[in-house]
Amino acid sequence: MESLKNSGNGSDSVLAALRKIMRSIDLHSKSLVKRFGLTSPQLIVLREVDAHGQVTAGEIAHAVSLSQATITGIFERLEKRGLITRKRSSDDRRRILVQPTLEATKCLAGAPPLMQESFVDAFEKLQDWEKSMILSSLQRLVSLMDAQNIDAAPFLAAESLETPINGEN
Amino acid sequence: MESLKNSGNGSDSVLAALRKIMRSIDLHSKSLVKRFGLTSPQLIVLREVDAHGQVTAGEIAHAVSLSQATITGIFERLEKRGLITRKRSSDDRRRILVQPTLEATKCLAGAPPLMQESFVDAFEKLQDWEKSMILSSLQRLVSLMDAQNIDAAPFLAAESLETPINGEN
DNA sequence: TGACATTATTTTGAACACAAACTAATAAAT
DNA sequence: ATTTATTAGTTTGTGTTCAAAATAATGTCA
Repeated sequence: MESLKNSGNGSDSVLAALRKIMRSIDLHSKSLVKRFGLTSPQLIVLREVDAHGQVTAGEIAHAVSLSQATITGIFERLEKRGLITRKRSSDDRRRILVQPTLEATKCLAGAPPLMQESFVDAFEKLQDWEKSMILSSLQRLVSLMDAQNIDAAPFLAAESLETPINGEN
Repeated sequence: MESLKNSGNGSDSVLAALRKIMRSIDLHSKSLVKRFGLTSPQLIVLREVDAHGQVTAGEIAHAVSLSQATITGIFERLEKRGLITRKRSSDDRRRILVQPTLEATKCLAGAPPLMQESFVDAFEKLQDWEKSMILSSLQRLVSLMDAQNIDAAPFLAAESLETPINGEN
């Protein structure tokens, strides 16, 4: 009965739920680093590096939806742990090419999942319709939010006939 | 067609979507602090303080699903900006009572929404069924994740008869 | 060639978020 | 009454994340 507290269906409820979810994910990440030595973002980045073999920070940043500055920090820690090597590209000396070490491959082989195993299990056991409902809900949110970041572009042109876009934003 | 990339429906896709969503929310928070002076977490906490009038750090931590240490940091910044005051409780001198200042009420009155206005608008305009689908999907995820955080406790008591808990863990 | 712009990465500074260790005060137990 | 445990809050250390400024290399245009 408590779930009707805040006018129930608003975007505030969405935010509250999302914050709980992300907290849970963050807690798992922090437990990973103890049991396994790497946090989730580190693991995500390392996976991506391993999948591509030889990449630049910018490519990784784009692939995992993080800023370049963030990638730099993660690279630093991965390098310190001997999981990647960095060297300047010779044909464009602005670029830094990153490569996974042998350690990295070994490490990834025994890597735990990025979310609590019990969650993964539980999620996989859901009915197909529920899994797709959840996933499509999330992707709906992604598209609703992406809209503003990209925002300027396509739709607004059409809608602007009705809603004249007040500079602002 | 690209959406089938990663074995498609797994919890990895869920995580990827969630990370994009939270990034978007974080970016908004960072833009808030420039236009308005407070970040989302600060605003969330301040709202909660204002709603309760006189509260302790622990109560707020529980109400907004953050650790006490995090609340301490946020209180510090809110205090520095003159939005709350802290003083020891006289009947239990461990407690620190927090109160919103007059500034705070003024501030909250003109506070922007916690998510991009364009998102809020777009979300409110969705069909009712879609809003509830999204919200209930999120709450489903919350409950699936909560399960593990809670679960540890009750079992151990029973199991400890068989497994004498080796310090470790 | 020299001035300017663009691109790739790093550095800096701020905030958030946690656990673990710590301080201080209260409560319980011997 | 003294020890011990619990509770409330802070401090410390690590990691994530971003924007903005700083480096550095490449490209462009005059």
